[in-house]
Amino acid sequence: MEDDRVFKALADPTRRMLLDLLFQRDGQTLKELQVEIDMTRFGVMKHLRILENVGLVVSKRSGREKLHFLNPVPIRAIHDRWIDKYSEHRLSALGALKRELERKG
Amino acid sequence: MEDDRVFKALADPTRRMLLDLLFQRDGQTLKELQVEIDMTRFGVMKHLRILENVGLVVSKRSGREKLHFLNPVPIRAIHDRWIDKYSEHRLSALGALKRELERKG
DNA sequence: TTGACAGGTGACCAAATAGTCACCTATTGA
DNA sequence: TCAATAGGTGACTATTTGGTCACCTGTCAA
Repeated sequence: MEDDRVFKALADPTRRMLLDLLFQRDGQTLKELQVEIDMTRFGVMKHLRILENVGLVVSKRSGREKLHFLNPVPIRAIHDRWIDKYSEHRLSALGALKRELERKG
Repeated sequence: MEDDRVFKALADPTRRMLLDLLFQRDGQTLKELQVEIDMTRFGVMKHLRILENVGLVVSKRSGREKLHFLNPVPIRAIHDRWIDKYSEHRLSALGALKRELERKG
């Protein structure tokens, strides 16, 4: 299977944190991301490359820096695999309710 | 993190196949699921238990049988983590990434 | 122009994981 | 009743995977 690698990529907590960081602010460099994570540069780089190989992150070189961007397309594909149009309606309402309750504390 | 186990559960191809089988037809027993998968009963059982522990599958005993059902809520949670309302709109069309990259230039 | 900086590779080790087996309990129905 | 059936547990092994290090290339600015 091809999407196997996407799920494997998402299985690691460090890689999910990288996606979270890029979700907060797109276009960060390896260095910027690394200082947020308690790990050597090499570890972070390995994780970033995995995310890039599977298409969850896309990058663009700029001089000696490399900017990273989150690509949500594979995430949406996971959603569509197990949630049909009918369930989606229910579930998005459920999510909205949950967020509402959290907002109200 | 708590959702760590959900992503770990989704990382295995056999477990995703189990979810696919339940997505096709809910309420299957271990035996029914096992004949679809080239693996011993024990392996399938282990995978099913993992899926159940993380909430991706819920089950109901019926005599000596145990019926399994797919629960899409954790899948939706993954979606909501990295896709905001605006992106969701865009993503319904394919090729969103291409446009995104062109926009970022 | 040269030293500091950002990024990159291959090898290595420790930890986590998938799959199997021997052995077990509970339910069904001829 | 009792044999077949459905499901369950703990231990074991081979493989995969995460993280680090020594070492390397390309870019920028004083």
